[in-house]
Amino acid sequence: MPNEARPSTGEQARQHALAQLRQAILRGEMAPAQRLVENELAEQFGVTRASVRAALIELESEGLVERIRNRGSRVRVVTMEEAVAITECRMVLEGLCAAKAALAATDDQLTELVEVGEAMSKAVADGEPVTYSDLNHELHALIRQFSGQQTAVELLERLNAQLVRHRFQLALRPGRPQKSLGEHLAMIEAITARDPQAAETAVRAHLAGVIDALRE
Amino acid sequence: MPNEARPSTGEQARQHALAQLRQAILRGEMAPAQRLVENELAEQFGVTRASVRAALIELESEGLVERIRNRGSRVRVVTMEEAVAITECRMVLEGLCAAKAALAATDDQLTELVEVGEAMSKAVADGEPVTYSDLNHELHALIRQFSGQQTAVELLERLNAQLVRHRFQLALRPGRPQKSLGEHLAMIEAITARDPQAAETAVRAHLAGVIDALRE
DNA sequence: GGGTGCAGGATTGTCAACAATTTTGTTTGC
DNA sequence: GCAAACAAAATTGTTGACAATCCTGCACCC
Repeated sequence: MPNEARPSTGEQARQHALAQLRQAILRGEMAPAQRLVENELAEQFGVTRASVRAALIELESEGLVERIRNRGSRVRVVTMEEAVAITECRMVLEGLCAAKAALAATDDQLTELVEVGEAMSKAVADGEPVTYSDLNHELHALIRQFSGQQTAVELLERLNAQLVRHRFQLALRPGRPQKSLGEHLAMIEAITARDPQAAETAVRAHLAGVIDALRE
Repeated sequence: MPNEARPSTGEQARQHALAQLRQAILRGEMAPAQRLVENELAEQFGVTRASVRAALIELESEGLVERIRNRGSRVRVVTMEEAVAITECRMVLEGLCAAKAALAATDDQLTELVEVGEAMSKAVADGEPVTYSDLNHELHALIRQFSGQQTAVELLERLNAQLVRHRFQLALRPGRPQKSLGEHLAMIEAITARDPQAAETAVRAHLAGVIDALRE
């Protein structure tokens, strides 16, 4: 029970609580719609309620928790419709990033993309969906990073955080990696060809496919 | 000096402070890069420091203020490059909204768009840039609203809040209304034609124009 | 003369106690 | 047996004080 890992030293209490709570939610250790009582969290993390409070306010505006006046906080449940709406936003924003990455990436960075693509092909051939899922995230993260579009990157990271639960569900579906591999390779090819138009189209096609899969 | 307008009654202190501070920043009453000392704000708004603190944390994640550990808060200055990046994100997100609005809007709502378009034409003809600017915001807000894309709406409102200063600058530039009027009318026409593809293209063309204007 | 170390002041970060609000369980009346 | 009112418990919102941290200016030493 004493999970107060490191009340440690100079580590600012609020940041500590924030990081702990965010990780716990992202790892799915908090059941969906679970009540988050400030006192309990404070004791659990070894910080005071004020720090927990500050962390909750921050997580609220990240869309990870829901706070109702005088009623408390709970982890936000993302419905299927919301997941679709979020992915639609991802679609256009990642499209933008891909188009910019096609123009702005260095040759070394393009090589990196190709390597990830090869690793993805291998993961599918070997039937390793978990490895493939990790590479999937890595690929999207690299494209974001190479775009140099800081605003879009921040928005996308916020959106992605809200999707953890749905994403896990999707990654382990049989046949899904085979389908998305081609889309991913098309994205990589368009970017390495330095064709922003094609890159945006490829990314949007891919995420349109994800939306279809989400809807089942 | 006693600006403590309404310490009023049940109005929760934090929300009060938050609303006051946000308005003050959006109205430009706070100089760019001005230091925001928690004690001063608390006294000015008639609330306690804790409430101001909570409000500042929230405004930070909205991108309106900047907070540095143990160093305090200041209103965030949006550079020209950032304004361009933000507008690029607006471009793709509003494109998405326009496409969805073209499909989802009711006939009454389409009529509303046409009326705003006529008012804009009149404002330009009469040489009233302020009226035109207001109608401009109204048009964009209506399109967002009609899309039914809640996630995109929230992201866009957050982004727009960061641009207040730059927007004012842009609206009063001579010749600007004449140029953007055509783009706006094209957006309205595409949406009323219920053509999502054309609507997205028109919105993106318009905001690409805004980006060019931002760069001067 | 310039850089370094050291108080002094100011500001943020943290804490524990208090007040206000909501929810829940119980009781009472019909 | 059911509904409404009431009371008690739990939880959040707020307050003021205290501790930690950082910048400023100045003296001091190299």
